[in-house]
Amino acid sequence: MSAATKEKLLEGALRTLVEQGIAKASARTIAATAGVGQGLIFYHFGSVDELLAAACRFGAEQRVARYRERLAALNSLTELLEFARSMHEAERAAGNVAMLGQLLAAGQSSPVLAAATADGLGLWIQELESVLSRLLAATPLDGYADPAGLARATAASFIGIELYEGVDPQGAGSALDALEQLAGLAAGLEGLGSLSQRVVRRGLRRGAR
Amino acid sequence: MSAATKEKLLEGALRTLVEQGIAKASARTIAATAGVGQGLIFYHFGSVDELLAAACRFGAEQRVARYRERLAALNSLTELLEFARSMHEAERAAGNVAMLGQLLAAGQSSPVLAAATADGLGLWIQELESVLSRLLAATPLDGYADPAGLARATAASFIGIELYEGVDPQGAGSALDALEQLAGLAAGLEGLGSLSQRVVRRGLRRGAR
DNA sequence: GTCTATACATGGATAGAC
DNA sequence: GTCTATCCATGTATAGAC
Repeated sequence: MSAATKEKLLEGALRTLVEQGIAKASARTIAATAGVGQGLIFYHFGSVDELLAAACRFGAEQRVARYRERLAALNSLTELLEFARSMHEAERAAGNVAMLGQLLAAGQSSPVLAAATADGLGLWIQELESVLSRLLAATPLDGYADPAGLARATAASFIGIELYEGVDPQGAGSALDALEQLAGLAAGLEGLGSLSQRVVRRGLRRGAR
Repeated sequence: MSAATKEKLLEGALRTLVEQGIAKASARTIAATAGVGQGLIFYHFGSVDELLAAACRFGAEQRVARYRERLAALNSLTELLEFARSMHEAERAAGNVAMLGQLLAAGQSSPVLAAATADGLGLWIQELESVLSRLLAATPLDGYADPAGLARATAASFIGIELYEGVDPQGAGSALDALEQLAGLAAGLEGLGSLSQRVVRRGLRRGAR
């Protein structure tokens, strides 16, 4: 049956990307992982790139859906930071972040993969952006920080650090620690009194140019 | 002559990586770019991966050397920020950041490339770390922010954003803008009076856990 | 020691079988 | 409509020529 084969291929593509990387994600390897004939990729998806693109969108939607309601229920940057830590750890373990990194790199020279990766990343960014714009409003950063830009910077940075982890686990650990400290700084602003907040705002205006 | 061929191959590998990405960086393609026979890669470097590894170290050293003295001459975070902007723009245009991204992704499943990329990135990180630890000392972040971790986070984040730019130029632009605002915040702290600095320090201690 | 011609492996894609 | 057997391009690696 067609639908079953298509899904086997999507799962096979995801598993191959996560376990062996884009370099090994050939039609033959993916088909073997999926347990189907190699030619089926071209029948069902047209090309390897298009299968990978479909798998990217499929996988990202699957993963983001896991967190959507819980993100909407958060009430402070501190809570977000706490939640983000466990979320990142879970996605890292699932190999999802590294997979996006692989596709992102491949997307540099494949328009099909570029569009798919932008879409997949976009799902994460959308969630981040909406929770950030809701929560930043309660801090002195309101009106100063741009939630859309921050969401994109955060998503891209995590992917960069995750890729970095693959070549220097210890260095990546210290990078994540440093960012957590920085995020904790912003979260700490929530707890300041109104006088201190005013001082901070003045500092921000001066820092801006 | 041997040395000339080796250098042609190193340059050819760099050009291929920058212009066509890791996916096209095969022995045939690189050799064609370098204008030499394909088999020479294996004679001089043993394998394609080892050539790419050598090229990565070669290229990173070349690029970092350009900035070493100028970074050492900087005297404030504001100056650093200004300089970093032009430096990043120049490297971006040269394709160097994207190349590191390509190698970083490939390094996930190739120990040889992983080691080389870690080394290449390490050169940038080393420069960043030394200038950051020197300049952060003059701000309220002194003792709070970890220069080693920040340098690694910065380098990895820029690579992530650069890869992101390949699939969503506009989104990457807003991400960079947001980070510049954030960096400007830290730079602004330099100009605060001692009372305000004390308030900020108190906030930081509260934000830390 | 340096390089080229050639062998062998893997990958993408499709014509045609069911 | 679904799938398999087969073709051709591209890739790695080396035996042997110079």
